[in-house]
Amino acid sequence: MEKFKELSEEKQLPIIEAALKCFGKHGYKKASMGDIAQNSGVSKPMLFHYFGTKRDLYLYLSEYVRSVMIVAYKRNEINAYDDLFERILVASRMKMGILEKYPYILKFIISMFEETDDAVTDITKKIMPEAQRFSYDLVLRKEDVVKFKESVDIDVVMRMIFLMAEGYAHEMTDERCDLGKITEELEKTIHMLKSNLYKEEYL
Amino acid sequence: MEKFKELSEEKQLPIIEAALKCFGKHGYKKASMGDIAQNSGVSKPMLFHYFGTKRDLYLYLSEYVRSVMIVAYKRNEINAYDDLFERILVASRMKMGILEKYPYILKFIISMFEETDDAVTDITKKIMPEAQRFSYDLVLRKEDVVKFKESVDIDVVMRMIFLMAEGYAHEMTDERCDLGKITEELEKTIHMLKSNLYKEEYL
DNA sequence: CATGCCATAAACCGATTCGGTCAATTACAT
DNA sequence: ATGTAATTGACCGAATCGGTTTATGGCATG
Repeated sequence: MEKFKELSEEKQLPIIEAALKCFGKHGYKKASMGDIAQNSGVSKPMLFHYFGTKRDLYLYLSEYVRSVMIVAYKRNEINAYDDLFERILVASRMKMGILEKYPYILKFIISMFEETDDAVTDITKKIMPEAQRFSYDLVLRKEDVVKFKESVDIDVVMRMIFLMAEGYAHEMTDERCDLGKITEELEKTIHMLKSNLYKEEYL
Repeated sequence: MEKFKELSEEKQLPIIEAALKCFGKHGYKKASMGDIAQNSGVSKPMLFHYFGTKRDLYLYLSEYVRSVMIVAYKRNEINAYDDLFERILVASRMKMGILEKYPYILKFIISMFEETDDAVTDITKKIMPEAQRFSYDLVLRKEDVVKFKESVDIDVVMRMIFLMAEGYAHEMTDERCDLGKITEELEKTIHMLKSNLYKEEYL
């Protein structure tokens, strides 16, 4: 791995992206080092030169995405916002920012949850708790509850928001998606929900 | 294929399900006939005895899911309902019914959209237009528009509903999901949206 | 220009897996 | 007992796998 870390970022990124893409798409076993090499523009021997084994590359990736997530969370301080919908917006924007740089990171993270290959279960199990936060980062608080209209079933709303987040997440794993358009849509949607479900005095 | 069609349904279904699962999960190229055989409880030579080649099996599956969809649509007459949310509910219930019998059919259909292997592009291209309907079946009509509150941006609502449908669809591709629970949730959600976004006189 | 060094990749390795076949066995109807 | 169809273990050559060997070319140093 040391050999790889000495590379410039513009040399590292294509390799990381290709690896995230292949592992994310096919899972550990069916992703091949040859595919990753070809997609990243380096030769297969170079991949092994940098990472040693396939497993070591997977391990490196898992630690890499972990650190990316941790850095993003530290910078955004999502918990500092005291309104539910604001937290949702900040978290969403944060994810968009990450996806602009690493389009395949989400697909890779999701694939780690579904990974069953014995050769890497120790790796996936270790980062799962932290990866969870990448999806569930906006717990409902007491002070949010009172803001909703009495007639609104808040559990249903939360579930709906979570589902939409998953829907967006799934769309964002598509390489052809327009992140700017998705961001704009999402902001409109959140605003619409807030203005229709909150009591008037909290708008 | 004739050999396979002579089998009883209880002998056919495990094979169809295993094939839908494998192709849906791994795509055409990385799905192997050995895996499919093992998952379906028959031997590999039997698979080739029934279907001839891997491609023929894939072709058979594509036609099979097509006919399943067509039959379901004919029976449900979704377009006969004149309220948007009613159409959504009927379409959702229809999908649930199909998924109870074919848990992997949705994942397979989605995978056909993402299929890139040259060996089967002719097959996927052919059924794509019809498969589209499986997702987009509830166009907004003029008579729906007037029912919403003036303040509601209907495009945003439609987009939200579609996203949620995708979120549910993604959840339903998970073999561990509880279809009954999802159905119940979905009905609650639709009801909540309707009662908060429609004008009072249309409730 | 000679030399040593290091990044790079073509070609290759044995092992495994692939799609597909065949010979032999089983189950069963007559 | 016998013929027939269903079924499969064992096998095929080809492809692909993770990983390595070896040869190449650039490049700094003298």
